[in-house]
Order: sequence, then C-alpha cells, then structure tokens
Amino acid sequence: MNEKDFLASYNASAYNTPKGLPVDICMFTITSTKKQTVRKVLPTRDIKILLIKRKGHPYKDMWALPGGFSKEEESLYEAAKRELKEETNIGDDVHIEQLKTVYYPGRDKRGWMPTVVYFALVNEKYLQNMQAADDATEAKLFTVEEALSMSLAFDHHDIIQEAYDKIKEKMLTTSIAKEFLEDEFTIAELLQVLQVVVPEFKVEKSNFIRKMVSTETRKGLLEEVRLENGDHKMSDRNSQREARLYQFSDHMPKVSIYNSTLF
Amino acid sequence: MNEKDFLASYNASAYNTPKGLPVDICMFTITSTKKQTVRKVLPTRDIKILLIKRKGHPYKDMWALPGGFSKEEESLYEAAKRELKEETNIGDDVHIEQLKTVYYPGRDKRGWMPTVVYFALVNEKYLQNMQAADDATEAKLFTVEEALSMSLAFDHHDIIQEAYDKIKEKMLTTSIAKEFLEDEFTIAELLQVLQVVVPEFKVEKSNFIRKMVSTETRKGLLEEVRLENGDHKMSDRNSQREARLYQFSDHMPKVSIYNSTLF
DNA sequence: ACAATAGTGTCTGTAAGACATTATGTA
DNA sequence: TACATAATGTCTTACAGACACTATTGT
Repeated sequence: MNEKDFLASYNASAYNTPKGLPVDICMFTITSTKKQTVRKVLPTRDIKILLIKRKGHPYKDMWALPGGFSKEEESLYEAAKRELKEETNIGDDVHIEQLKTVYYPGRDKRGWMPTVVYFALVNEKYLQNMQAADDATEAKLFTVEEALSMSLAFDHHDIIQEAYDKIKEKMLTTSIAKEFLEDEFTIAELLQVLQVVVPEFKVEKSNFIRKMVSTETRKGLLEEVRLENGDHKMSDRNSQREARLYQFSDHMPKVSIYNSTLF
Repeated sequence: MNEKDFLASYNASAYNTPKGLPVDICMFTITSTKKQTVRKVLPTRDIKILLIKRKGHPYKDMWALPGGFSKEEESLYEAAKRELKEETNIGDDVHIEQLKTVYYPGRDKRGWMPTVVYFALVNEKYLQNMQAADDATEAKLFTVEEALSMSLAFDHHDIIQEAYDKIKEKMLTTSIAKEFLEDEFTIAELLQVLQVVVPEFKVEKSNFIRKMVSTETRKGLLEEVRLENGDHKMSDRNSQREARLYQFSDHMPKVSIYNSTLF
C-alpha cells in the first residue's frame, strides 16, 4: 500500500488516544573514539542523536525520532522514560527533560496529532546494549549535523534543531555536561565536551584549567577529587602526564546579562 | 449539586477532546501605583498574576488559572493567545511562551486531563479594558506572593510556582523585562522591574546606571534614545532631575557559568 | 630526546562593587 | 533652600585572555 492509499483509508479517530499523548524523544549522546596515535591523547568526541527508521506510513522508511503514546496510568515523564528504555534498553539513571509540546494544523497528514517532545542526555556507557533492545525497529545514532542535513519524517528536523539549541544553552548555564562525562573527569575532558556541543565557546585551555578552580566566583562549581591521604586523585587516561580529577558539586550558580557576576 | 455527586455523574470520555488539548495560562503583569509623596518618585510596582474564579465543579468557587481547550484548526500557541484574549481583551502585542505540559495520574479528579501551560507577560497598559472582556467569569489580579499562599484549584499552585521560577530566570538572561516597561525607559525603571521580579538581584543603583552603558560587554544590550539633534532623550516622570531614556537593542548576549563574559 | 598534554607565571585591560561627590529641578 | 533622584569620580579587588614557560611521562 502506498502513502496515498494509506491516507485515504486512515481513520483518524481510531488512532486518537483520548487518554494519552504522543511523546517523542530527542536522545543525545556523545560518543568517544580512540585516536590512532603513538601517545595517549583525548579521544575524538561527537554529539549524536538517536533516530529510528519508520516501518509504516506516513513517512515510511524515513528516519524519525523515537516515540510512542503515553498511557493514562503514567506521567508524561514516565512515558518518555519508558519509550526511551524500549528503544535503548538503558536504565533509570538518565537525564530526561521536557522540551515542548507541538501542535499546529497540518503537522501530521493524518490530522490532529500533537506531540510532547522530551530530550534525553545519555552517557555512551549506557548505550552498549542498545542493539539488544528491539531489533524489529532499526535504530541508529547520527551526528547532529548529519541528522539535521537529512530529510526526516514529520517536523522532526525543526524539533531536533530546537532541542539542540536548548541543549547548547543549558550546556553553558547548568551542569548537564556531567551527563556526558565520567563521574570523575579532567578539566580538559570537560572543556572538550563543552566545545563539542557548543563550538562557539572558545577559551584557551591552559587558562580554563586554572580559572575553573582558582577564581572566586567559580569556586564551588567543581570539586577536586581527593584520595584518603589528601592528595589529588589523578588520571593519565588522556595523556602521559597525569591530570587532576574533578566532580561537579551541588552548587549551581546563576547567571545574568545585567552583571556577569555569578550569584 | 456537590462535588461528590458531580464526580459520580461525570462521564470523562464526554469531556475528552480527541482533537484539542486543555491549555492554561499564567498571565503575569507588573502594576505600578503612584506614591503619595511631595516630590516625584518611582511608583510602587508589584508582580501580579491573573486568576479566575471557577464557576463549576470540580474546585467550584476556587481560584484557578484561566484556560480552555485548543481547537484542531489552531496551533497550541494560537489557542493560548485566544484564551488569554477572551479573558483580558488584550491585543496581539503580547509575549506568550510555552512553559510545559503536565499530566500525571490523579492530577484531575475527573480522570485523564493533561494541560499545556503557557505563560504570558503583559504590560499593564493593555489591561485597562479587562473588565469589559467577559463579566460572566470573575477574573482578578493577585500578587504572585498572594496567589502562591492561596489554596488553588488542581495543581495550579505548583504550576504557578514553576512559571514564576522560569520568569525569574528569563528576567536576568533575556530582555523580557521590556514587556513590563514603556517602550523607552530609564535605567532606574529597568532596575526596579528586575528587582520586583527577582529580589535576590542586588546591585547598587548608581553603579548599575553607569555600568549598563559603559561596560564593553554590555554595550549593545541597551541603546540610548536620541533626539533629532543628537541630544539624549530624557524623562522626568520619576524624578525632578531628568533621566536618560533607553531601549533594548536587538543584540542578545549569552551567558555561561564557565566564564562570565558575555558572548 | 621528543611529543603531547598538564599546569604555572606574569602581564594587560577591563569589570564589579564600595563609597563619595556633583548635578538638576521642583516644592 | 531642602530634598530626592540622576549621574560621575575614584579606588580596590578580581577576572579574562594572551603568551611564555615549566612539569611529567611513555615511546
């Protein structure tokens, strides 16, 4: 059956879910791949998004955001989490946040079809067993750049663009960078992750490393990880020389365009 | 009929709107009232929110957010705007923005009932002819503090709290303060409006007035209004001595917790 | 010894905030 | 002339960014 026949035979009200809403998920991750170099260096990192290939009409065989319908007995948040889990088999330790709800006439050829969009930030370590999840649906990670250059189902291009813009903003104003990092990370890793998502964020690495811990207004944002004996905990995973490890603290500074002092 | 009888007789599916969604609106405004003083001073300003008194069950006679159902032939944004207009009779020149969509089991005694929440920032000058709008429904402005201390219908307390938190954040990181100001405003007015919404934002007025225009990173955020002859346009509406008038420019700086320079 | 990353020293320009002072116009 | 607000002067401390330099360790 082609799409035209499908739409002609489609009974919109049969698909309407009076007690649930369509939920779509923009799942972002940052993959890291080892560089083939003589010495240890930072891995190559890329920001990626999960897409699935549609099995049915409309937009059959096109790539789209994963999603599904929420149920009456679950919250929208729970629905998003469930859908993501069905697709990726990840655990509960995921940052998932509502982006927006979309409806305007004509957004779905089938008629009335809103969608509640969530975005998720998932550490690549949770995506190891993704294939096992559901091999009936073809799911694949694309770089965000790639995804945005493709022709996608529905208005998913615009949704991804908006989700990505949101993440770029939150990357610099909250501590969500931690979702993409190990529990304990070096400042070079932090900077790399920030710049993978927000290339416009330009600072000199050596200054960044120092200022993140030395400047008074930034104190409390990161904590140095210490060993029992009080020494700095170090890692040499990215370099010959060991680097100090850090964690985000609970302290979340706020920012303002009216004076750039954090408070 | 009391609420218990009402719920017993309530047929949820009759109210379900397969082709529309409930939309609620947090409409904020800042009222200004002249102080009774010998000399001209800044008015007293208060951040207020619009509530309506519910005419029917559930939560009959309690204060609640204004809202209604979106239609298939309009976007959610248009629905929010329409609902707000029905309530307040304001024009199209309104900042209205989606906050979030809420559903969790039990949020409405009638069963499945999500809501798409919008917040609106409306200048008080547009609310002059509010009474004319629809005198069947009782609508009233409450200070946000007051509203949050009241017992409200549904989970509207939590929704208002979240909307207010969002506005506080956006107040300091975007130029939405302009929604509450005249087209041309003094820096003292700007600061007052900022502090009415975000009391934690503390700066010394004389420094603020200077730094807003003199500091390099803030240049471009505000523009001095000039007369034809190049002189500063001034106003003495709040003081004996005239103050310079400003406008927000198109330039929107971004902020970061990782370095507090705007870019 | 070299390569690559980690981290420090030092200097310049600018911002934030405290506090004092001057400017302006009306009751 | 008194007063309330507008705006500037001045000073201290701190941050951002540039750039040079040292530190560490595996190959």
